[in-house]
Amino acid sequence: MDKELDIFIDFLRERNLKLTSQREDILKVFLKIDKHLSVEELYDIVKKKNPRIGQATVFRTLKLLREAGFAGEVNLGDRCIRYEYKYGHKHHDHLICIECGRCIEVVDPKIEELQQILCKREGFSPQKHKMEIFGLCKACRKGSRKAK
Amino acid sequence: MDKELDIFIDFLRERNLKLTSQREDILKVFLKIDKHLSVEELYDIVKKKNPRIGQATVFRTLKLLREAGFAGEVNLGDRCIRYEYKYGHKHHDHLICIECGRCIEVVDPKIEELQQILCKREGFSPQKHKMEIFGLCKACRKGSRKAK
DNA sequence: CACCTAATTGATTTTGAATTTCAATATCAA
DNA sequence: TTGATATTGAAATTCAAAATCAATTAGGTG
Repeated sequence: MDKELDIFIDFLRERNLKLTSQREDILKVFLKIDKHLSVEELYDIVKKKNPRIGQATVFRTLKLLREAGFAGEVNLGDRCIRYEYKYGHKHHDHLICIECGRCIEVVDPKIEELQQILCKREGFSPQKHKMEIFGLCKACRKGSRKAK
Repeated sequence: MDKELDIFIDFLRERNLKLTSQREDILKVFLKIDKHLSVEELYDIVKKKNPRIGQATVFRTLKLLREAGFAGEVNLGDRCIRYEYKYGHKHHDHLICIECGRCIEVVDPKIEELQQILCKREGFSPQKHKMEIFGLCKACRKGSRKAK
């Protein structure tokens, strides 16, 4: 979407950064894919669109996208940092299947509210939070029952 | 404590693993320290007690302690895996100060309950979860106010 | 106790993601 | 167009995590 691109351009200008074709390409791919991607996975996809882009640029641009509020870090239990598209998406938490890796996005307003209260009680000023529940998804529960 | 050691010995025997002085030393230090330690930090401490122990052994033993239910992984936002002592400790979540790194352990039974309900709604069978709230602790809030 | 086998150790190496370096290149305001 | 400055990408570096392997050790068995 051009709206996102405009926002990104504004963000860059505010910081005296430049819009390059690489940054534009990476942003577009990142927006379109809308999955939890590692730097390398995103790099592999971006490469198809523009083979001259280097890994370092993807890495650095992803960092920019994070700072611009487009990308958020996710930890899916594998040993690498993953990024998800954030802008325009509401905050959500993750249910992660330890069997098949599937990731269900959820929100519970009551939990969010209780978190605020919890923080207030501790004199803590929250900025962001992560909640990840690991377990078996519906499909894998059935699968493992069969295995027994 | 000897109770923990006994449990560890049982765990080892069940798996046809052997109790070694290294494993015993590492367990004891880990139990005593009771902080969120990285492999390397634990190694540095263990080395003082027994300088002949190698990093690899600490790494491997920590993995065992995790499997035995003594240690749990924690992610404090720095880029390494930390372990905390779990056995006999109740489950808890973390408020992590992004300014001073302090880590407050908290539990909210209502949140825990809502998590269960949330999972049930999704047909998800939870095994463990992590909730981490990042922000400013009481002390750092005051500090940053002064800074302005 | 001595033997024997399988597990363990630790120095070292390897891996792999995250990050930095730096000379060449591109952007964009004037 | 120009020039100061930001950016790029190949390559190098960093660093924790994990694997390798010959030497050592635990602990069951006779």
